[in-house]
Amino acid sequence: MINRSIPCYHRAMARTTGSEGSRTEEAIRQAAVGLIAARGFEATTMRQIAAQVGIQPGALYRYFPSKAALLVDLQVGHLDFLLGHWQAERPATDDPVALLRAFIAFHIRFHTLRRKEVFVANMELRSLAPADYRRVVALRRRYEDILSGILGAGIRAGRFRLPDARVAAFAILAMLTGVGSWYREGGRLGQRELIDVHTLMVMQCVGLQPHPLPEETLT
Amino acid sequence: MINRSIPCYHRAMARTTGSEGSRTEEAIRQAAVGLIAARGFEATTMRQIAAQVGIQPGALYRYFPSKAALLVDLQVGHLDFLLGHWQAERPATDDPVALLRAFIAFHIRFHTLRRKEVFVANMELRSLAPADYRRVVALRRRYEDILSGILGAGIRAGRFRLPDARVAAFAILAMLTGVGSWYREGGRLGQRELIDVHTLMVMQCVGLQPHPLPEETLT
Amino acid sequence: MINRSIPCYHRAMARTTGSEGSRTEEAIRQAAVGLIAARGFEATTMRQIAAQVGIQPGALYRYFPSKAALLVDLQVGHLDFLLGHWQAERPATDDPVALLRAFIAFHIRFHTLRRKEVFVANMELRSLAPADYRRVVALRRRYEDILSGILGAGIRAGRFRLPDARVAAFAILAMLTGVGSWYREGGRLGQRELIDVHTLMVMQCVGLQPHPLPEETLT
Amino acid sequence: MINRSIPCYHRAMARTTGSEGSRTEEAIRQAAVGLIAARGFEATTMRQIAAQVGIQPGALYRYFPSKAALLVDLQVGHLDFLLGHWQAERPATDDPVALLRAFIAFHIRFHTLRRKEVFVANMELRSLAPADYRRVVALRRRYEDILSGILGAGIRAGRFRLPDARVAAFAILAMLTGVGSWYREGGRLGQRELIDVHTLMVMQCVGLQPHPLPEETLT
DNA sequence: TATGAATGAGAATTCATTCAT
DNA sequence: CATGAATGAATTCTCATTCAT
Repeated sequence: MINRSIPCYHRAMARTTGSEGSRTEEAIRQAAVGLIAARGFEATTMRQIAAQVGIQPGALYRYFPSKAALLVDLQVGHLDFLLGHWQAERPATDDPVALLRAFIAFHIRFHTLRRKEVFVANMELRSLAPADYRRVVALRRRYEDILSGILGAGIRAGRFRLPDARVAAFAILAMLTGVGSWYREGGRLGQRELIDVHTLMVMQCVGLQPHPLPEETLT
Repeated sequence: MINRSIPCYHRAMARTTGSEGSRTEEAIRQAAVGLIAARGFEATTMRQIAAQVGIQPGALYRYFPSKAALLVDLQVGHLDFLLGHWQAERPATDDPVALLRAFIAFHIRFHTLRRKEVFVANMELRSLAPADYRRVVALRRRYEDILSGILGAGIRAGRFRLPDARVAAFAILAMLTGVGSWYREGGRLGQRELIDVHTLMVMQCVGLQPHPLPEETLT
Repeated sequence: MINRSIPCYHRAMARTTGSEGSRTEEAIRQAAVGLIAARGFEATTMRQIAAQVGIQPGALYRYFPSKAALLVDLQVGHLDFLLGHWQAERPATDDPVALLRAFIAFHIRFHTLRRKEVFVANMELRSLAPADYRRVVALRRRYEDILSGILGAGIRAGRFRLPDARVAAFAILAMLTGVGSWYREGGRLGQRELIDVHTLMVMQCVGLQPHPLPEETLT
Repeated sequence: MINRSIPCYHRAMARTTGSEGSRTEEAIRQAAVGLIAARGFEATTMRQIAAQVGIQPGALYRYFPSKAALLVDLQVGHLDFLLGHWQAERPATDDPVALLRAFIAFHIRFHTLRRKEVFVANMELRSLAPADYRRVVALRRRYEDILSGILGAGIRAGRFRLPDARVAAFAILAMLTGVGSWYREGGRLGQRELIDVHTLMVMQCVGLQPHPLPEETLT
């Protein structure tokens, strides 16, 4: 069906080699993610997407075999994007504190930059057919595992004081992801401040002092 | 237009005195909240709701003038319920720590007990017409203000170490509300454990030690 | 889905007991059979059927869950009709010659009276989904078996001179059914003449003399 | 409009001399006849035909100006083929019995060999535009006239006992053509047996004894 | 109070066809 | 000679809603 397993940031490079009409494909994705984030998947019509792109509704089907496939493409694309970038950007360290700090900044950065994609990937899981649901949830799980891995390592290393790495990962992800739902570009707080504030809160949350205590005191 | 201004917990009392056919009204609400939570508002049809209740679609319009009004009823009803119960149950103290502890327990209790209502009230804001949106958001704001009030008082009292009460309120609400999205009755953790785990995490998050340090050390 | 297993000729009687709107159901069948016979199933649109009935296209779906189900209804209905009437009208004899004579008259009578139904039942098998196809073909098979049963009995009784009852049944059915494709009411030949001509041809075809010879000469 | 007036059996000769790309034209015909026979004309799409040929849908329009023209081409081509071959192969005799025997063999041979073409030419008349319909029906009529001519001659010569040559021609054509609808290559009966069985049945049908009686007895 | 029939607008999707390249 | 992108109209089907009974 859709031969995109290559996340968007690769596609960007490939676009030059692609023929003229793959610009349309990307325009469709952009239009779709904007509309779906604003109105919801069910409330968004193929007509609206086509109108935004400036083509006829039927032309969408040259690029995506169905509305459902378009949604899957957006969700998988976003998660691939997230996972790929984290792989590329994560610091080359094993220190849980440094990793957690990097993860917080990474997550907030992408969840404010790509707010619409995040919204679609988080809110429209129930619009997926079972097979697609499993596929997307598996990718989400991999992302969650990054954080719970960090937290677990920190707990075992005695750096974090948390009773359950998995629950804590959910809680922190929910907290950080929530930012995207009220953050507006040019609002009271800039991205830098957001990251700082949330880094402080998460660091406290995991039981780490801003000026880390000697480890023995935590045990 | 919508013939309900009485929140659910009042309705519960009224139901005993209520006449024969208003049992149908409550059944509609139950069916609607279940279906909308599972499939989303746009994806839920009046026919499905009617079928679940065991009546014909047309009969729904005896109780709710439109599908949109039914949604508003559910959301307003839920928020009235939350606000009303907090008013009734909040501890009669000014101590921010005690209040926060109570709020955490209250929030998680209601967000696991009434998962479907919460889901509908949180996810379907965008399905509301502008006027209804404002009405519902105003109620949500009042609930958020409870938490940010507690946090602000705690900050001013030097009990919490947080740079921004409002952002912290959003963050903590997001964290606590997230529980409802993965909690399953009879899962690994019971409601009691959930509350304990999240109380610990939130308490750490706001900069309070589990065994609170003397206040002067926090300044 | 469609609760009609009762063939049309029963339905006619039942219509009085049915509610008002079952007149619509029958009108839809009539309109559909006429249009499908004239243009083919694929070339007939639900719009056209609805227009002929005088309702909106959507209203068709109160009576038939899909266009495909409507086709199945027509085909099964027709075959039930044929089989039911043959059961009711077949002469109470074992004589193959008398039975064949009755069958010819019966078949031509119904295939000129109900030309459109026959057309639909014969030409639109390929428009059926596999399960429906099997169901309809099984009914057709039962009708074919009536004729091949008669022919087989006649062959065994030494009255018919035919090398293969099954092939002969197909051949004779094709011959008799063909009448419906060119017969026009009020044409050169009336129904009576048609029956006479085809009775003669079939009787010759099965190897029977118009004035039957003593059986021993046939052996 | 349609750039083919040369029937297939001429085309076959021309194909050797024909240029490179007209192989594509024949491939289109083959693909089309297969698909249309299987699914019906309306249910067959230009995309399916193109896919089967291995070209893009737009390329079909280099060869056939429209879907309708493609159908006409197939039907006219088939009937030209039939008529041409009968002209070429018919025995050089005036004896109605010999001619009928030859016709039966000829018809069954071509209706089993070219089953798909026959199907398309017989079933898709109603998909034709009026002008094309008349053209195709005129050709069919010429083929029918061959048989009714033979039968009429046989009746006048006292060899056949039939009340109406035209009706008999329809009946026999229907019978013989029906073979194609159930015949499967490699089935219980081979082509030879089919011809024998049907020759016997038709001969009886026209009132001729397998071992022809002296003509005077028939008058 | 509820039903059952119907409406009318709009949904996703398909398809023959065109045309610049 | 063929492609790939696009069109525009039509198709099946759905759904909130109305209303006579």
